Amino acid sequence: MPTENIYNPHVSVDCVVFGFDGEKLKVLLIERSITELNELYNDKKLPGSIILNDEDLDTAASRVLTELTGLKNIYLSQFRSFGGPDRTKNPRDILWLENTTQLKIGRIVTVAYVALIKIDRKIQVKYDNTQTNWYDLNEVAAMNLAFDHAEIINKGLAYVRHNLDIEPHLLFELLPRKFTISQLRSLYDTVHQTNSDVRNFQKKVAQWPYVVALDEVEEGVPHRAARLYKYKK
Amino acid sequence: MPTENIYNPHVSVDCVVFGFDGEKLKVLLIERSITELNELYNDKKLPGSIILNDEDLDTAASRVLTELTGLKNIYLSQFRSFGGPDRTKNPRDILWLENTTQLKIGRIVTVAYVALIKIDRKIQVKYDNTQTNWYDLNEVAAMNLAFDHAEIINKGLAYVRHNLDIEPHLLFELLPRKFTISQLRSLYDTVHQTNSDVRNFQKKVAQWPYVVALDEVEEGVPHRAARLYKYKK
DNA sequence: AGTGCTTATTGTATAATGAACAATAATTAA
DNA sequence: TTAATTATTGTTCATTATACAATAAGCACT
Repeated sequence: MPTENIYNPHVSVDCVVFGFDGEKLKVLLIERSITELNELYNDKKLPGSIILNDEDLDTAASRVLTELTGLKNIYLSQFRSFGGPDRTKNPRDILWLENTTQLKIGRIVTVAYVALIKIDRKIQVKYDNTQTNWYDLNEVAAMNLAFDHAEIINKGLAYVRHNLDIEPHLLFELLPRKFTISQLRSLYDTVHQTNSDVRNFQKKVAQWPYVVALDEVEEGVPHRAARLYKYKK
Repeated sequence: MPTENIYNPHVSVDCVVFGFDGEKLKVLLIERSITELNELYNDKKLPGSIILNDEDLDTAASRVLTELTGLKNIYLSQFRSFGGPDRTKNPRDILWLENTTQLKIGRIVTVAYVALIKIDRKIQVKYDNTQTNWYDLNEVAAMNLAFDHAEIINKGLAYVRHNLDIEPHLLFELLPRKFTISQLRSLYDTVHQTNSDVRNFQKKVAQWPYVVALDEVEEGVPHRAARLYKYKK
């Protein structure tokens, strides 16, 4: 596993991975188990890693995501670094770090990224037999997370809200390849924290040239089926 | 000066300090002199510093600014980190780092901040007898800057443009306490890269409750004097 | 005092955009 | 056939953005 020569134990990357289940935004967390004073603790953390010595920050974030999910070409954007000297002061966190890295750890500055993925893509958990799961954001607010990961998630959420606001193209990173206008509106309203009028929303979308109608409708619904659309270019 | 115990030589902060001279955005750079093979080189760099071991990132950025300008309560916002393994590969940069810090330097990840200051505030150059000066952004494009500071300035400029766009309050960080609508419009247009209509701009500003007219006009101009305004709240 | 130069100040008409609002169509299940 | 559910579509009104130029004020010079 890690050695001093390969890893830089002063800087890490963490990814706040968002998905959308049709109703709510969800975030991907991984299980963490720590044996402390013969007691087993379980909590959750963000996917992340200290960086390799010869690795760019963006590359490190991509690596973490690929290792975790098996996916490539994911939307990934650096949004903030966290470096308070207290963020690696919790004894449980120190214990876990030194166990998993086999390195002596002092302070770590972490560079945080936001990732957006289509929640219907199947995630291969192939790394380190870590358990990864989607969680509702309000569940997360009540959880005990490692390090300052709760704060990182909040800042990441604010960043994503703001960015999806000014760049509608990013919405489609969170939708399946074929989607209905209802799904799009639901996502839009979730992100913007609004409640759009159905007719006005249709008009808005009609002016987005990158949303194109398909000759298909959704299947398996117990009522009139909605037309499917795709994102183009 | 710096010792291994006080400084963390793996992480630094750099500040892109913007000012507005009435026509153009300017950026604050400090002189750097390096003696290399008995030749004296001069170039410029951003104000920055490696962080202290017990110092938060935001605190480090404030410290750098205060040391450099003598000013406190400056608008300061982290916008991005830069950590490519090549950014500390230039021999001249390594030489300078090791001379000024007395530390063995490997890779440094830098956390970049943007600062906005009123260009009419007098800057006390009191630190390390470094020479600091304002430079036009197009001058800067043609300069040879230390490390990846040219890239950092470009990214910082994009960030500032974007943020002044959505948060008009920040404009007033760059204007003198008393300003004319012309000055405000000139800044606005510089930032937005537009050319606003004079009448429409007056109407827009009239709807900003935080721009209040004073009972004064500007002085010393060889034509009709414009009314002065201030930013409130 | 008067003229010319320079910049400041102000309004109106039109176009574009955003917001409010409900009836009908399609499909499934009973 | 009927009931239940969701999909689809237009019009009116209010708000906001854009285009456009004539007059006022102050200074410098003669």
